[in-house]
Amino acid sequence: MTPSARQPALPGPWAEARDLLRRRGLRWTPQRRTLIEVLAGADGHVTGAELVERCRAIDPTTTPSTVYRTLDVLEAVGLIRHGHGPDGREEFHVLPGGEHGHLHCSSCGQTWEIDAAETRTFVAGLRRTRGFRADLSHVTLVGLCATCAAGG
Amino acid sequence: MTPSARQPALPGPWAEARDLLRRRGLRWTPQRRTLIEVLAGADGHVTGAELVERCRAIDPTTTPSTVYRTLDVLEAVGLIRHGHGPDGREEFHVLPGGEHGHLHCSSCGQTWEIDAAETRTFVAGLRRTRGFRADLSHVTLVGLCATCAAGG
DNA sequence: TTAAATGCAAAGGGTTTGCACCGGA
DNA sequence: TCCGGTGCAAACCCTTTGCATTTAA
Repeated sequence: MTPSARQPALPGPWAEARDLLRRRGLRWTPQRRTLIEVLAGADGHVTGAELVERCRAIDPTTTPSTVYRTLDVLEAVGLIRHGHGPDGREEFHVLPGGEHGHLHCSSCGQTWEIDAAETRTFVAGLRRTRGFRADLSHVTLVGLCATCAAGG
Repeated sequence: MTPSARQPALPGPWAEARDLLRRRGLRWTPQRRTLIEVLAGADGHVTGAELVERCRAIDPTTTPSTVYRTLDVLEAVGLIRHGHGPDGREEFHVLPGGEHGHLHCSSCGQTWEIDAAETRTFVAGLRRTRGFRADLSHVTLVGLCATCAAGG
């Protein structure tokens, strides 16, 4: 029997992570498994530092360098993607799960998701007038939410 | 005669910087003058580190702490504003000069400006549907430019 | 006179790197 | 066996902070 018997089920698209890596000649290690477990449990966007911390909660021996290097690998194979939060910090989010962008209120600090439908017209316009293919999921749009704008 | 005789003309809106600061009980110093000179000559968006470097070109004794502290002050009084570049780094841009956003091609690294007219419909839509007042000038939109998308 | 601003030097924080060792396939 | 991965520790880079000193008003 293969070692798969030792692998508790990984949720969703992550089940394939292991095989995807191997197919590319890359390796499946305990450290990578930990990170993928954390990523699978992350709801949206997480910074590298947060991921390091969460990995440590599972495996206290986790080191930052391994996490950051693995994030690079996972992004290279297309499993995750990075963008930038309202403060410009790097954030990672899981694919596919639907391309979506973020709105961040600079007053109250809350964040909302916006889906592709809401940005489609704008993105299509940029493409038509400039040929530019914008990826709105890469950045977090900043502004004022309804409550704060109302003077909350 | 006032010391204004020693002040070579500052271009554009910067001519008022000195008085604006003084009106708020803040001071007009040689260091601030240098930074404002640099900002006035900056075409668009510059990082703090770049500003430090450019100030040093004018005055080699420039220290980072003074530059960063002055940037905070200038932003507080509304003379400049900061946003985030494609790599998430803080960038400063001069006001007013027209609100505008940026497009950055992740392939070739070039950056273009987009003016308010191009984002108006999108921004208005977010406001209508969510009450969210987006400030598209705060972030740099990332994607692929026409040339790179064409396989350049 | 006096509070604002500066300069220095050191800390800070997240991320990256070099290198020897380890271990998955 | 062999190359990819890991861990450690130090380096990095930009930015921030504390504190004594200077200086604009």
